Amino acid sequence: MTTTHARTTPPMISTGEATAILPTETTAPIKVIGTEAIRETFDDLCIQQAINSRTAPGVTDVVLNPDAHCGYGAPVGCVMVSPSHVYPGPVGVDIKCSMSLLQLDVPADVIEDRKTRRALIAAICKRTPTGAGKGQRSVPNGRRVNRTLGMQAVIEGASESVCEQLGIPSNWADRCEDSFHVGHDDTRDALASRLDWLTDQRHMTNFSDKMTQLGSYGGGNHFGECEVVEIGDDDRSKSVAETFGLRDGKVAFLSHCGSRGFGHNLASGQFKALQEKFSRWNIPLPAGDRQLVYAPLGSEEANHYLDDMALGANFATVNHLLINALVLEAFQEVIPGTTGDLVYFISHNIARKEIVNNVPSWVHRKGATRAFPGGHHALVGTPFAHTGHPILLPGNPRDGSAVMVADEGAEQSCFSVNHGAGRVLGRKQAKRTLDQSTIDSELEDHDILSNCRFYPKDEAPAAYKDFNEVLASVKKAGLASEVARLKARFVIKDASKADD
DNA sequence: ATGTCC
Repeated sequence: MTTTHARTTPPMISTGEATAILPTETTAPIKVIGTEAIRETFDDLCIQQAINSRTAPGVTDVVLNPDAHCGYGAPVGCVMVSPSHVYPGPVGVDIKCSMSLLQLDVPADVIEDRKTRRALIAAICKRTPTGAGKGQRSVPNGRRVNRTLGMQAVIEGASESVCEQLGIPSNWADRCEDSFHVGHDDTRDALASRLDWLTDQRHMTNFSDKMTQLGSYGGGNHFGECEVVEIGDDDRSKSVAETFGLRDGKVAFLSHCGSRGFGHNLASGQFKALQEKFSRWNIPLPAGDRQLVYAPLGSEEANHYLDDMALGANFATVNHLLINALVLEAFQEVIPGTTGDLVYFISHNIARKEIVNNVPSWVHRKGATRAFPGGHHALVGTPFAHTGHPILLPGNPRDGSAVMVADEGAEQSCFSVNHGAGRVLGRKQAKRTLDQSTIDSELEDHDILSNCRFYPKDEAPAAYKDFNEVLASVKKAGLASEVARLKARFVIKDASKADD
């Protein structure tokens, strides 16, 4: 269901970060994707952030997705389009936070045994650590990611050389939304010189060491999850699933992570630098919100941001592919002879250069997933030219996650859908109100194992919106169709703060 | 999201 949101009597809000009085007439409506039940989940600050984003300089389109909630400047769960400006805040602190899905040839009954699943959890955790500050442990072929290889990875992304050195199958690069990112001038040289400068500037902050965190999950909402694939009964789902490489009734592995401390350092450095310049040069902040600082394309500031975003994006890309290679290796250790292939790797925190309404623009997806349907010009030459690419949407362990494919209607949302269920309880609120034993026994009832002794309360299914209602919003709006559901069998998350 | 303020 789509509606347009155009407030005539906007609220005044104070967030501590921003105080904004909105103009009484917004310049153009914000497209809102959501059923009535979903629209009730948007709180005032979330709507306010969407309006702030819409009225910010150079912005031509804003879409609010059903999973939207408060973010940094712009809501998490929105799309913001500009042909003339880049906005670091609405890309976010975790540059190129993404989803990836690895399809294995293991039938579901092979992992029915809890001991096998426990062994898989141990084998995966041994290779791909979770938690803040935790770096990579080991890589295939016994090679470690040293600083030199880390630098090559963030400059080149998933190049043939980087993949070869890390034991990443070379054909996986074809299964990426973008397997590498280049600098503001479309060259790698720009990234190399920017990295030199950053390394020199930030040598006191262990900046270079963060590159060795390739192959790790981190914390928060990041996770690895073992799934059983359930392909939809209809002919289209079966046919699209075949193109995607999905295998009904077999095991798959879904991962959610981003650019770790490396991307965080780049993003927060940009926020700080731009906020200082706005202040020094007395430039008005969009809606008075310093989280919405921007840089006009062509400026030195925009060039630096685009270079930093590309470096962070390359980290996230190699990070995901390495994790998938390590997970495959773990499966092979526990279940000898296992084979697997990447289904897709797709981001939900990135700005991409795309054509919107015939205008080349930067499409900022902040907690939003690209959704190009079959026949889209940008998919020509990819395995998904005729079907549209896989859309990977994490839901929750109880209700499952989803693989979708875009429909023609996706054009109305700037070729974007949601990025998951979306938070409905804040972390503090979830920790205060949810009951630990209820969360753990619910997972136990579904026979879902975890590396956590106690599942983090602020990550419990109840802390998120109703995933089926979120998906219904996307389907009813004609944006995308469900191809398969992924049912969790075990979850790997950062357990270090679970008992807060 | 993040060695959760270098």
